[in-house]
Amino acid sequence: MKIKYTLVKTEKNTNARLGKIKTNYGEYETPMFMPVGTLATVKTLSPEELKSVNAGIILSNTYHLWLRPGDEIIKASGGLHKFMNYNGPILTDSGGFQVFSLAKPKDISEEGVKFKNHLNGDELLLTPEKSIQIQNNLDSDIAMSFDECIGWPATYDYVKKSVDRTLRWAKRGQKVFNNERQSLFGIVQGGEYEDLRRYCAEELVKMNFDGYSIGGTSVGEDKTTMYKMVEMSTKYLPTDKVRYLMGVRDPIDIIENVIRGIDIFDCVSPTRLARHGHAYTKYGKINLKNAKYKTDFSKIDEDCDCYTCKNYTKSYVKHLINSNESFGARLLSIHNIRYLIKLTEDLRECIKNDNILEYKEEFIKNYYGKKD
RNA sequence: GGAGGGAUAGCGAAGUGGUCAAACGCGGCAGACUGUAAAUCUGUUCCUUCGGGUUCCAUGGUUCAAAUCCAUGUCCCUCCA
Repeated sequence: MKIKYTLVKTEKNTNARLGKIKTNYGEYETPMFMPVGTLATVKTLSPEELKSVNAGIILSNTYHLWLRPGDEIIKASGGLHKFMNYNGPILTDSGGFQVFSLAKPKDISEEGVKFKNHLNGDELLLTPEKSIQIQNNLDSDIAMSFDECIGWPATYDYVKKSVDRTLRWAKRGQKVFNNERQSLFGIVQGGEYEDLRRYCAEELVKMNFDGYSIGGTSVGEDKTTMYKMVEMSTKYLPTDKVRYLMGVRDPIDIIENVIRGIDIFDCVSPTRLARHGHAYTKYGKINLKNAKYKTDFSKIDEDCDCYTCKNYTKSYVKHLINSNESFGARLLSIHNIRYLIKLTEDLRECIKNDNILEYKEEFIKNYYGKKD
């Protein structure tokens, strides 16, 4: 079935939305945070551990799974859920972010995007049709339209051209889309230009996607610009469809964008930062590699209810990270993902209680206040 | 007892007359990370008041110049008896 979003409540003082999404794998509340599992695994975590941090939807990637092991193999195995043993909803990104991270401008044409296979050097062409076909094969619950994620800053003329192309790509993808169990999202681009964001959003809405996401953020722009991009986009999106802001990392940005009406977030940061020894805490991001934690036998975050914080000290996790023991990356990934998921759980409570602005103020005081 | 080989920064290891405060790796210290080509990448790692000062087992020597050549000593390794 297609996902079904229900708006439960809008917070009194802001545009923050409490909602519900019904999926093939159960019903989930929004706002929510999706852990990223590009290669059909949320790095270092088992599906059981994902459940233990209360993960709902997780994200995987078209481009990577296309190259290896190949979408046909995943299809043959019974689909992505079965393949990776994840009994929860999965969203697949379209490869659009790889247009930003891997391709050069000259590789982008009306037809699609030329990539060099980073595994064997082969030349590849990813088209909107191909991206959708791969995602249909993967059998994720939510597929994303193939878009061009533009960097920042970009000139008006370029963004205009790109938005038009992204819209044509969205149409082409929708045309070949063929999976009853799967939903398809459109992606609002348009850089920092309000008329282009509006134009893109309105055109996508006309196409009636199952949900909408906001892309082209988190590409190096400052926070003020990002928030504006979000405002310029959500304004023109329907209230009865889910809104997903792609690739946003900072806890404060999750709060600010929930306030602006975003329902779903994803980011690689909790797992990548974990592998690099960093942890989110109530009092800011900390780097456990720092010498000062050598004899710190306190929890990573006093307020956290995760497995790691319940059982281990900073000193021990630091030791594991310093020793390059994979258990350290796992413990920190559990913590960081739980931290962001817990944040969205808190925000849901705030929407119920109409006190999200007070929560934000308190959060900033702690997170950016004096440390240690 | 005899014959060789070796000793270089916290560790491993290059360097064998000037371009050497000494490559490179590890370790240490810090930084970055945004729809993951990332368990990765970057900076730094003798002392310094930033002028400079003191280094390559020790001592003495050769030379305008020594980690590098010579002598002696100390310690380590291998082989022979």
